[in-house]
Amino acid sequence: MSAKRVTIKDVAARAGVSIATVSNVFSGNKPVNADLQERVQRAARELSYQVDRAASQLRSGQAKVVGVLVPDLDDVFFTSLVSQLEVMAQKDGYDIIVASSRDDIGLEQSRLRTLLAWRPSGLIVIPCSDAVPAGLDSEFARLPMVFADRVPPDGSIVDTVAIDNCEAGEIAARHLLELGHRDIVVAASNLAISPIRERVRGASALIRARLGADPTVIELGSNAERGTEAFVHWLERHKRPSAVIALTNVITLSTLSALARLRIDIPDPVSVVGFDDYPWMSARKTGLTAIRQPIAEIAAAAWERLRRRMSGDASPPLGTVLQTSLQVRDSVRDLSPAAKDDSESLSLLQDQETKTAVNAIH
Amino acid sequence: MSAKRVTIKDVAARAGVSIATVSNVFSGNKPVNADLQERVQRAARELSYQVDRAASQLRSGQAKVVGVLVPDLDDVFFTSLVSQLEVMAQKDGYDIIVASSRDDIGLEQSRLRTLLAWRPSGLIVIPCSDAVPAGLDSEFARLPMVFADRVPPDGSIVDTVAIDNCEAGEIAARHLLELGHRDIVVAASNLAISPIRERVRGASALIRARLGADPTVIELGSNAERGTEAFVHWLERHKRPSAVIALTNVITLSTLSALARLRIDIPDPVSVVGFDDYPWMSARKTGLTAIRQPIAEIAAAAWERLRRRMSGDASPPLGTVLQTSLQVRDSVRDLSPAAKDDSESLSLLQDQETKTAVNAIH
DNA sequence: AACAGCCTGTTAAACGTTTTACAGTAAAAC
DNA sequence: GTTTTACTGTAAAACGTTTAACAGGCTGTT
Repeated sequence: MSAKRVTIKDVAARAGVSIATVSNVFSGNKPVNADLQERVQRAARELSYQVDRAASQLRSGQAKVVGVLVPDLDDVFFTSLVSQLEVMAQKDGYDIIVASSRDDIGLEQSRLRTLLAWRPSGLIVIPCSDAVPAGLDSEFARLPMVFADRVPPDGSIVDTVAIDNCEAGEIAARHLLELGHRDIVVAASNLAISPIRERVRGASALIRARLGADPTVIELGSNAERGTEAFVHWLERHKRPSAVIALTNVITLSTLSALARLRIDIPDPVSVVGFDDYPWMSARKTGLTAIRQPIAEIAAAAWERLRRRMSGDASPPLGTVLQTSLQVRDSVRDLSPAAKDDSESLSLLQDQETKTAVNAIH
Repeated sequence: MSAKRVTIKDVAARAGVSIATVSNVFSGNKPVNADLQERVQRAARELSYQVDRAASQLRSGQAKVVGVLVPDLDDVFFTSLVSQLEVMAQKDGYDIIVASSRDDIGLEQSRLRTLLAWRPSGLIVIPCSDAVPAGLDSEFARLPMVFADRVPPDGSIVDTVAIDNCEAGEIAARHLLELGHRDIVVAASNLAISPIRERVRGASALIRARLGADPTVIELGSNAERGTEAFVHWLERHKRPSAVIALTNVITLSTLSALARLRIDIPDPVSVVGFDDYPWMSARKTGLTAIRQPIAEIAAAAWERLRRRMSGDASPPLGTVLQTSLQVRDSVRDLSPAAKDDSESLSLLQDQETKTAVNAIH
């Protein structure tokens, strides 16, 4: 009847050992005899005992929790990351606490404070700006921590994991240039975010080198709906570009929505290179050509770094940089002289052979 | 130098009060004088004190954590839910810890155990089967808990929040029937999941009533890629239906991918009614007509129920049922005699006026 | 004037672990 | 045969809070 908690004491009593022994059986901090171990395990099972994390953590200072702070839990990119991290954390016996900063510096700081209150054994942070969140600097020394995705362009005093953003922009631009595109718009989310700036830089540098002029860069924000409005608005009062590079999965969505709203077809008259690779991108008549981020590897690298740090590695901070790749589908029109003759039939027929052939290249 | 933790004692000493007073200032459990309060706050700020959740929880038994267990962190539906819950939890001062059962009963049980080890003040569970996860039954009495989305069809002994799945299926079927469709395929994820069975039941019942025969029901699983393969395979060896009802956002993806792969256009020759409403569904030339689940309301209702329970409400369990609605876009072809004459132009032109008019009806 | 009741603050005892220091025993070394 | 050494297990002291019990100073009632 009484909802009395079953504690380590009850188990010890039932198994006829001291509580320290029970503790040792569960924490594995000290070896204990096989048969005693068995007796304790059985007693625990019979009472359906569960160690209390709060007590355990209070005494040991060790938490077996890692905090994960992301800018937006509605963005698939971040939730995919969280999903992968959850798997790996679970495998290593950690639980994760997620918090979203909703791209707000103030909120970021407050969420960070609550994460720290858990005394986690580690932190994985995707900052919402270039600035290292205040209040974290004092923790660098003691708390294992890795910054992912949005990392400062120059060296950092913590471990970082990110893709080569500059190259990503370059890859997109190169693809378009090679297919003969001249009038390219780069659609960014927010230029205050350094990886976005890098992607722009990569694309711009290549375009400037080849064409002698910078591409138009527009900023659409991090919200799909508002981005759509913004881009519709932009399209209505500017000359129609021949191609758009979308630098984010959300921006890709905004771009496509705006084009759909205005009944502008893809890839003719407007080609699109998207960002990230999600199932919806190929669930369409005109599959989307996009820059693919290796999400699983990003997550794995981040976790691996953190794991190392949590088990005492004190080597100097490491900046891991991963490569992106181009996933070619059908959203970019070939304007090059060689393809001139069948450019029209291509855009109408979506020739299957061509498609699979191009896919194979990747 | 020393990384000594600053505790409640340090704050008390600096403010010249007892530790109990400091505790009261932070927990708000007992009123304390305004000026004293101010003094304590300042001292805490100066030392950058943070209450230790482990200690606090150990003593009070209260955790200010709620565990959230979902079947799949790669499914937008669930992550949207988590996202909303995180906002509301944060507002009420709770942290959430997420765990994914990856649609595996065994894993579900083990994840549940680790959630329980936190002694959370509440649990929000989206079970991966109809069966109430074992080990949870003993907790019903003491632990506030709400089941969401996947709830047993009959009454439950815990609070539940779900949509009217049967009606959802019915709405989709009615829409297709009214537009003259006769040859309808219902694409389900997994018939072992009761809400899915309900959706099928709703659609089937109506179709049988109107047409005298049950629709074909196919099962594509919960993974987008494998579902695509399965549906391609199916389409290749069956007569092409005039419409498909996809009963899940993932199934919607599979359906569209398969159709795209086979170069079958939407809505002519095959119409599609999807499930859920996400940005990518309107980011296409042919916007997707879909059954919209009120995700925000589901999350809000679940949180509200849990909040009530956590503050002591002991009334009998409540089953909240929310309504779905039809978001009409352009993925269903009008085959009714009235629309006969312009059915062709519609499918080619995607007349903007028609589209917005229909949207307004919703 | 005395006493009950209310505020506000303090002291000290929990909460359920982990861990340090120690004790006892058996095996190994002298 | 005594002393080390190694190995297991135990007793008891933390860990940083919350909270029950209490104490003293007011106010207001008798």
